[in-house]
Amino acid sequence: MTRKRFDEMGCCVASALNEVGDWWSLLIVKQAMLGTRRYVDFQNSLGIAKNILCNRLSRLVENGVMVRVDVGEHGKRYEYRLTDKGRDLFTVVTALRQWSERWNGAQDSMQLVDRQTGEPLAPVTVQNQQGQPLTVRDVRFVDEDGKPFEEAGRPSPL
Amino acid sequence: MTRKRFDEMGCCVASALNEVGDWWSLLIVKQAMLGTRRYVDFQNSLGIAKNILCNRLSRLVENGVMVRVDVGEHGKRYEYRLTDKGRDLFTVVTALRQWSERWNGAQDSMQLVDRQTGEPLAPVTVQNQQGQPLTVRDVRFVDEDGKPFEEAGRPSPL
DNA sequence: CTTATTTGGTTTCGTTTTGCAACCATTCTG
DNA sequence: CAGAATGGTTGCAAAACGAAACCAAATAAG
Repeated sequence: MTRKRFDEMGCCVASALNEVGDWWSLLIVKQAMLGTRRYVDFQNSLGIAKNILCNRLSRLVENGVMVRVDVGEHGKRYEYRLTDKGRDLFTVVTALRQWSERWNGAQDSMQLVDRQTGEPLAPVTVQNQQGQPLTVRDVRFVDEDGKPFEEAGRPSPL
Repeated sequence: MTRKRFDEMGCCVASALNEVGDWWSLLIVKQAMLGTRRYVDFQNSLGIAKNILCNRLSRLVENGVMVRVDVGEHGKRYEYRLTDKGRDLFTVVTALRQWSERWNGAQDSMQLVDRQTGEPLAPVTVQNQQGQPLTVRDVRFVDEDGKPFEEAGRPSPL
């Protein structure tokens, strides 16, 4: 009775969640985006148990989201840094942050601004090739053949 | 020894994860975006245990992400539908899907296209007010006062 | 140089969560 | 009416989690 395997569901959302879908991983990534690199700093800023932190950092490294780099003279002093793959989660984290701000109110003492202009960011949206924003009702799920996807004979009205 | 409370961390990413951050919730939302509405259909399409599904649906309803609506003649036949708040997670789910496709390869039999044109979607990006894409290096985290945020005296070089 | 502290872990143990299967009460279907 | 489907709940075993203790190497303090 292991935990359900998400990587074998043939759904890329599921396999993404398999890598960063537990309670802590995305928070660690978010913290890393704030500049945190050291084991102890993650522990203090997140208030996570040490064994869990170890486990999560290992898994993030395994999955290529972070790297562990030696920074001590004779080893035994490390930093955990985001890889390109990890930095690419910026979109996900930002979308999640904005969603929470929109629906739960901004309980956050922190804000994200454009480094150049100092202006707040635009809301993250899904767009078509022309740059027009799309909602979930504006899209269709299709097979690789282009045939519309039918979930259990349901015409997906939402 | 309850699970760590994410809603009291003063971070909106944390409180978002508190609502939809466990292994199953986002997958249920994603499935709902495909058109699934019924308890049994969620169960069959996701292969989730019934008690877990019950628990997750209840929590999603509690948090205003989904609603349970009566569709039977005399009750006892329900549908779970996304609310506006739930549909607004489309950005997050799509960003996650695209991230997984980019870095793990498309192991998915399904594709998202613009309902109007049939074209695939543009990659979800974080943008500034002018619509220019921003990476995590192009932004700054600031206090409500506008002062740059310093994590444990670290100048956030990434 | 010697001691204390920091860092990055691992181990132990009790609690919580998860997954599976069995069970149950309505409600549709044949 | 009989049988299946729907939407649950309960009980149990396995796994994951959280807190604290413990540990070894590296660094900092005196």
